[in-house]
Amino acid sequence: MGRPPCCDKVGVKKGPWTPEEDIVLVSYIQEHGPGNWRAVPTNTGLLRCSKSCRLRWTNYLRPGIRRGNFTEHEEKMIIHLQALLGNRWAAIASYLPQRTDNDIKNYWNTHLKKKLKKLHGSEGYCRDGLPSSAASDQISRGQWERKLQTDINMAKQALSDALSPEKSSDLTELKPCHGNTYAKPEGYASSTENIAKLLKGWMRKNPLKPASTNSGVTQQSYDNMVATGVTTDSANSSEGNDQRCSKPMCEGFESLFVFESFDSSNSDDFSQSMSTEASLSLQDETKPDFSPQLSLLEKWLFDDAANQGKYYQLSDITLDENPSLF
DNA sequence: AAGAAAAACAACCGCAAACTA
DNA sequence: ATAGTTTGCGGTTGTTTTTCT
Repeated sequence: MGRPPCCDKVGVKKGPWTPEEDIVLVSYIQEHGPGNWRAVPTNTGLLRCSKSCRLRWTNYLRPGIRRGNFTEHEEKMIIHLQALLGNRWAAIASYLPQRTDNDIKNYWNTHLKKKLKKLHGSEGYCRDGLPSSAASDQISRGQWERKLQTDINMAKQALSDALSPEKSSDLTELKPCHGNTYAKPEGYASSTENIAKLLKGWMRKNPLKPASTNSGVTQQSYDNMVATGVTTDSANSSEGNDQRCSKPMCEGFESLFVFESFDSSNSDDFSQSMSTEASLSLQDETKPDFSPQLSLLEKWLFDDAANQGKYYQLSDITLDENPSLF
C-alpha cells in the first residue's frame, strides 16, 4: 500500500503564488495562526496543497524573515556552519533566525559553492566544497575518529572566526563573481511587504466578508493589521494587478509587519523587531524549542562562542527574552 | 537590438520523522 | 503497539531575470 498523496493532485494549482493567494493565506494565518496546514486549503478555498501553503508561509510570508542581502557575516556563518553541519539547512537556518532554510540552501548552491570552488580550486575538495578528506570512509575507524576530532577543532576555530566581528577572514576577500553584489538592490521588497500593500488595496476593494468558511478575514483582523503597522497608504496598492507581483508594484510596498530593517550584524535590531513581531500571529506559531535542536556538538559550539563573548550573540536570542522567537 | 547562455530564485517532490487515534 | 496522517527537511527542477555575445 503506497503512501497517499499529501493532497488531491486533481484541481491543485501549482507554480508561483499570486498576490491574491498570498493575501488569502496571510489572512487565514493572521486569524488562525500557522499550523494545521491540512485544513488551510479547505478552509481558505485555496487550490493549493497543504504543503505548498506551509512552504509559502514559512519561506516568504512569515513575519521576521529577511530576504536577499546576505551580509558578509552571514556568508561566513553559512560557510562555516555548512562545513560543520553539512547540508543540514534547517539546522544552519536555526543559527540565522531571519533566514529560511530554503533561502540559505539556494544561496549556498548559487553563490557560496562557487565562491569556495574558486577560492580553493578543485583540488582537495569534493562536491559541495567540503574537504574531500572528510568523506574518506576508507580510513580506519581510529583514524576516522582522530580525523573527526581534528575536523571538529578546525570547524570550531572556523566558527569562532566567523563569529568574531573584528576578524575579517580570508573569506572577506571573496568577491562577487562578476561586478554584481550578491545581494539584491536595496529596493528589494520582501514578500511580507508586498502582501502588506496588497492587503490594504485588496481589502478595501473587497470588504472583508465573514465568508462562508472561516477563511475570510474579519474587519477586526484587518484593523489589527492596521494597528500593527499597516499604513493606510494605498497609492501603490495592487489595483487590477492579479498577476504575479510586478516590480513597480513590489517596490512601492510597505511593511505589513512593520519590521525594522533587519541587519544580522545587529542582534539588538533583531530582538527589537522580534518583539514587534510578537504582536502578530507569530506568537501562536508553534516553533520547536531551540535548544533541543542543538546537537551536543552544536550546543557546545554555541556555548563556547557565547562564553567567548563573540560577536554573534546567539545567547541574546533566548527563549526567555524572546519567547516569540521560537 | 536580439538571441543565447548563465545565474538566481521560487516552488515541487519524495522521504522520513513526529504525531495521533 | 501500530497504522494512518501530518509536518519538516533536503534535493531537485522549472521559470524568470540578468548578462554576455
